Amino acid sequence: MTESAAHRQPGERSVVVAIRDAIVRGEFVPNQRLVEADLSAQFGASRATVRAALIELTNEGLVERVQNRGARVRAVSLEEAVEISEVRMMLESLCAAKAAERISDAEVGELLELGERMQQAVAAGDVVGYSGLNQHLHRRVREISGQRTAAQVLERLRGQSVRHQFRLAMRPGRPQVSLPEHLAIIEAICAHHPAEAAEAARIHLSSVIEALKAADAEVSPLHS
Amino acid sequence: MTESAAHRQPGERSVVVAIRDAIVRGEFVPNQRLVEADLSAQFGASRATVRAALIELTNEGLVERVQNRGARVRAVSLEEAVEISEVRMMLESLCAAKAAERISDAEVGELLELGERMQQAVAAGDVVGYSGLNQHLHRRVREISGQRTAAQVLERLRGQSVRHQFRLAMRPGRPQVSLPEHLAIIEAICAHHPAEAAEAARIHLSSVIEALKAADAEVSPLHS
DNA sequence: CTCGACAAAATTGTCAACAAACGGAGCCGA
DNA sequence: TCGGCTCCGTTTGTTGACAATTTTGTCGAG
Repeated sequence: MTESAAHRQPGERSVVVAIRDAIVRGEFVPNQRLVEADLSAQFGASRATVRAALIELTNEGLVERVQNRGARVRAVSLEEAVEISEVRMMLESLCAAKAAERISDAEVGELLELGERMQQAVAAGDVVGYSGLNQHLHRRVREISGQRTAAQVLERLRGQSVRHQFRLAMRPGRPQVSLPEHLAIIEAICAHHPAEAAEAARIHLSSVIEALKAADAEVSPLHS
Repeated sequence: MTESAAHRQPGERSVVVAIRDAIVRGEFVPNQRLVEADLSAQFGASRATVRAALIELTNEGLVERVQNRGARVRAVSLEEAVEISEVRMMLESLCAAKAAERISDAEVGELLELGERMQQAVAAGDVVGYSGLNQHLHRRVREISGQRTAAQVLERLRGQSVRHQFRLAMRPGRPQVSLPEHLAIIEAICAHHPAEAAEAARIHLSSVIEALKAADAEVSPLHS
């Protein structure tokens, strides 16, 4: 019954981002029921607006809706998280290659500085800061690639797997593993080497997939 | 003013498929305005239902919606069609590889028979029949791969580029080019060779991209 | 004749209320 | 005690009407 954010001017479209944020930030946990009337009260919007938002979020893969039974926060299984990472592996390698072809000198400087900051964050043990830079890097690479279709798909998938991503970032030693992979991607892109950039992205996502499986095995050592 | 399909009991979800079919079948042409009240009358559903359908189709990339300005059929440019094909190149190669790993003996027979039928269709000059078998093959490969995330993304992208796909299939000589590429994919998958299957899919989609550009260059030789 | 402002029409966004469907509690009978 | 049934509360699906916004059409001034 947290009435924390109940005083806003809903307007229209902000309800979507509000609910999406609540899900991504973990305020709404997986499998939690999303009753239209409740959300309507929480966000001060009409039920029709909430309904429209839920439909939109359903197509984004964040909520699940079944006929006459309401909506709930979709829980992505480990298997799905791996699938998502496999798709990301293909598309991020595509974007990395394209980015290596199209990157400008100014953007080269930007990416190199980003790499510096990531190194500093890891050295300082700033896990959440590194996680943020991580996302920033991936997003920037997508933008530089100019492949808007791939970027759109990747953005959608990121929303779905953010919970697993977060759990991964919290694993001790994980930053030390992923940092050199990220630096390799940056280096290849900045050097205008598409093939190497794609390969670096592939390696990175392969590492993510392995870490996902390992993290799950640790949480549930014997799943029966 | 075609009141062709006005006698139905849509009720709820069928409105989405009705509008989607109308768009992909070409009944609604690109950039055509989609007024909620009109659709409401055409399909015998309430405006709220139509509205929900439009929101859903927006996330599928079939319609474009802007604040207080209504919805219209999204027109995918050549550039976007190429982008979509690039994404498909990555994801279909992933699915092809996975399918090569997981395919069962029964499915091997199914795919081989599909290949036979495609050869017959091309030999008989049955363009539309070949086009249908074409889509069937791609869909079946996605299903066999078991990669539901990639399959979902591919299905969405197919809806967006169906118009360009169709234009391509109509180009004289195109079936003769794509047939061996499809047969190569089938062969590699049935032989349980993931790497070769992925490569065959890549080659095929590269060919599609080239054909797209060529078709556009022919339609608008000098675009100014 | 063109440009700007104003008014009217059309269209979307929002809201509240009604009807239908699902889930569960409680009851009845075996 | 257990199985099935009915009734009731809750939640969604749908409808209609109202408000806000954009677009279009018109008129007058320069």
